[in-house]
Formats: sequence, structure tokens, C-alpha cells
Amino acid sequence: MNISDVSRVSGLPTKTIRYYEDIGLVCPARSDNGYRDFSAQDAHKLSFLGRSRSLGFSIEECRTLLSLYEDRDRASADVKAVAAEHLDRIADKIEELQALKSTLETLVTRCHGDNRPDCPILEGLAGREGMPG
Amino acid sequence: MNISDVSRVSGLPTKTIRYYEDIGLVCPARSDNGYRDFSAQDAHKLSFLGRSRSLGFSIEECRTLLSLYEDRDRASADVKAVAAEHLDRIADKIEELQALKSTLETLVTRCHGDNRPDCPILEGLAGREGMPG
DNA sequence: ATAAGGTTTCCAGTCACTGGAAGGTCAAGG
DNA sequence: CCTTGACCTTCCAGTGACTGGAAACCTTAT
Repeated sequence: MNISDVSRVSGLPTKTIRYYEDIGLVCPARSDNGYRDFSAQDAHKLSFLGRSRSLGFSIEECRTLLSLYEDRDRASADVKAVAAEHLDRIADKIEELQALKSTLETLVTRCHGDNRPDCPILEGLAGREGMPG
Repeated sequence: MNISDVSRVSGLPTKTIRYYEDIGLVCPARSDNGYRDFSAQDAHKLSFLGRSRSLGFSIEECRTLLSLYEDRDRASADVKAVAAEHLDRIADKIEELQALKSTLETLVTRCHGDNRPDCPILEGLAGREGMPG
């Protein structure tokens, strides 16, 4: 399997796949011509990575997850710990964004958005009036 | 005002302030000794930037907001447009994170999290079973 | 033989900082 | 006058996770 094949199969750009090799997430074999030669296992690994990344796990978390995946003897609790911690961070991020959103909504709603120059959004950014926190 | 003073006043690290000068967001005067000499206006500008950044505006958006802020004749609609677009992006991001969260919650809930090696989280990451989308 | 398309490596850029090194400046204390 | 310590300066490199592009090599089809 050449890199474009495994790219199609895994859904990851070739650039990303080469990058993942660079940082040691995959180690594809090499053909005589120097081309990377991916096994079905490599492809599977890359799909795993793609799915993990799309769930927002960092590269280092993916590395952990991958090693747990390849360790037939690991306890599921170890995996759960990684995922639960990630879940916490996602929940925090959502809260943070919702706070931002409501602040901005307040400002945007207050701004009449016409040709006149006075603007509550800029006033909010300039001073503290109307800004929570 | 030396850099550490304006750092205290604006809440931005000195490193960040120097960086903001580098990219042309502020242009503090210089004293004879080569030290940056910030005016009250510079400090105000930096506070504005800090507040805008903390609301998640990108540096380029901050640059726009700042120029709108300094243009006494701009229409509030111009500001509203920037803020509203940002608001949309925040809303999208929240939705995306909530989808991630529910997927991960499903996986984490299913995992018994004990000493046994079988783990629905890894199975979810490896294949498509139990994964939405 | 040539053209198109796939592959390789390497280098640079992204974004918004952050850390650190090497050196200049200033105010206080001895 | 000297030293100490806190400040300030510049410049270079690194972060995370890619992404773009150049130059060169390989393969396949015409």
C-alpha cells in the first residue's frame, strides 16, 4: 500500500501520515524504490489515530491510547482514565465558550449596528462596563 | 511607564507586550536608555487588546477592532459584523464540542473501567461501532 | 521520448505566544 | 567606587499539529 492508498483508506492527508511517521506514531516498511509500504495494520493504526484526533485527543494522548490499544493486557480502567480526563477538559472548554458567548451576545445585542459611530461593543472592550467577570 | 508597569496595569505579560509591538499592535516611545516608554494611551490600548483576546478574538480581529476603536467615524455596524461573525464561530465550536462530549460520554459510560482488558472505548476508536457520524 | 502523476526529502510557515541566553541600565547599600 | 539585584534590551528557538512548497526521483502510459 502506497501512501496515497492509505491516505484514502484512513482519511488522513499524506502530509499528516508522513508527519505521524516523523513523530514515531507509525513505522511503515519501505519498498526497494524508497516508497513507504503500509501494511493493513498500519492503515488500521492510522484510522485509529484519525478517529482519536477527531475526538480531540492530543497527539500525546493518542500515543498513550495507541499503546494501550496494542497492549492486550492493559486494564480498561487505564483507558477510561485517559478518556475521562479528556472529557473533563471538553466540559471545561464548553463552559468557557458559553461564558464568552453570553458576554459577546450581550454586547452584540446592545449594539444597534447602524451608521452611527457609538458602539457598545467597543465600549465594552475598552472598559469594564457591561462585561462580566 | 516602563514595561513592567504597563504589564501590571494591563494584565499582559511583558513578553506578550513586546510581541504586540513586534507585530505592530502598539508603538511605545523609547526613553534615552532604550527602554520602552508607554503612555497612558498605550496602556489603554493594551488593556483593550487583553480584553479582546480573552473574548477569543484572533490577533487579526483585534487589529481590526482596534482600528475601528480608533476611528471616531466608523459605523457601529462594522464592529457588530466582526463580533457577530466571531459569535457564530463560537457557537459552532460549542456545538462541535458538545457532539464530541456526547460521543465520549457514551464510550466512557460503556467502559466498566476495571482490571479486565476489554474496553469499549478502544473498540470505538478502532472501528466504527458505537460511534456517531 | 515525453508527459503526467506519484513519491521522496527538507525547509519554512502557521498562531500566539513563551522560554532562555547574553548583555546593558538603574537604584540602593557598603 | 563597587557590588548586588532588579529591571530592561535583543535575538533565537520551541510549542502543537500540521500545511505548503521546492527540487528531485520513480512509475506508468502514450
